[in-house]
Amino acid sequence: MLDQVEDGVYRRALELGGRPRLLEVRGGGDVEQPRLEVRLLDGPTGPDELVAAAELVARCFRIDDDLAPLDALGLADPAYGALLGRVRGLRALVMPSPFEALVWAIIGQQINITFAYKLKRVLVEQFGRTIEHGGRIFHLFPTAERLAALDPAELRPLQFSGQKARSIVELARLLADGQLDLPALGALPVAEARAVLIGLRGVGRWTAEYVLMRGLGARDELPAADVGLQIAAGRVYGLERRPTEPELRALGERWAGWRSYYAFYLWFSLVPGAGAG
DNA sequence: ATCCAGGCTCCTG
DNA sequence: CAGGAGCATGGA
Repeated sequence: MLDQVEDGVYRRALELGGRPRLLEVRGGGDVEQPRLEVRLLDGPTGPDELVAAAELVARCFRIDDDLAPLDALGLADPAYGALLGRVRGLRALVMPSPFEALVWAIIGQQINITFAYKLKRVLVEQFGRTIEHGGRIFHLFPTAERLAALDPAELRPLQFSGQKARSIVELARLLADGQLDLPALGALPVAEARAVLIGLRGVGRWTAEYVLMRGLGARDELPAADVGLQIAAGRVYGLERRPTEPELRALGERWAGWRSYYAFYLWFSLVPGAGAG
């Protein structure tokens, strides 16, 4: 599989310095002073690779975010603050590549999450490179080049809708051809990056917001059209019905500056066993 | 069968 | 710019 968490240890295969590597991250320290230990499991590690791995992990785990302001915000929003108390110290995780976030968002459009995971697994297992370690196979997420080489029709038997298949292949081609530089969007003002994303076929407001927060590390995105977020917010705030998109945006207003965390924790509250109630 | 799911595009007012 | 029709696909 793609991401593996076992006994609190996170492992994942990904491309580092142009080569497939198997990364391991262990948590340490405490909420006030978190510490992450990073290792590459599949062979010797040069200093450059170690630096690259550390930078990647720092970005994905947002270790530079100082979460202290969240506590104060939580006091001003008691219902949400209760959720915040259960997840204190958790960081709004960023995916290793914005391309993966983009494809994952498109997969997730208008289908239930269980089926979305199924589609992603199929994509990864069919088209991702693999690394073997410790008798196990680890898959990398497919590269844009690999997906660009597909005919959208090849995805149809894998249960992708025609529209998803077309969007994914088209976008992969834009990346592979160098017409779209997703990482570079991270350096633009968020409003500009959002405009670029929405201009892509198959990418609407929800997908753009998702990619900004989960792929590019934007800290203030709230994909308020998300049904899951609306359901979670309805529960957290004890509402009769789930909030509409504008209502959820209004709820998120006071979390300005931290709305990606706001969203991430709401999603997290839906995970079985995460104390969602 | 019916409704829904981590929406999008395109077309109207 | 806001709102809505139509669309696509499998799961419960």
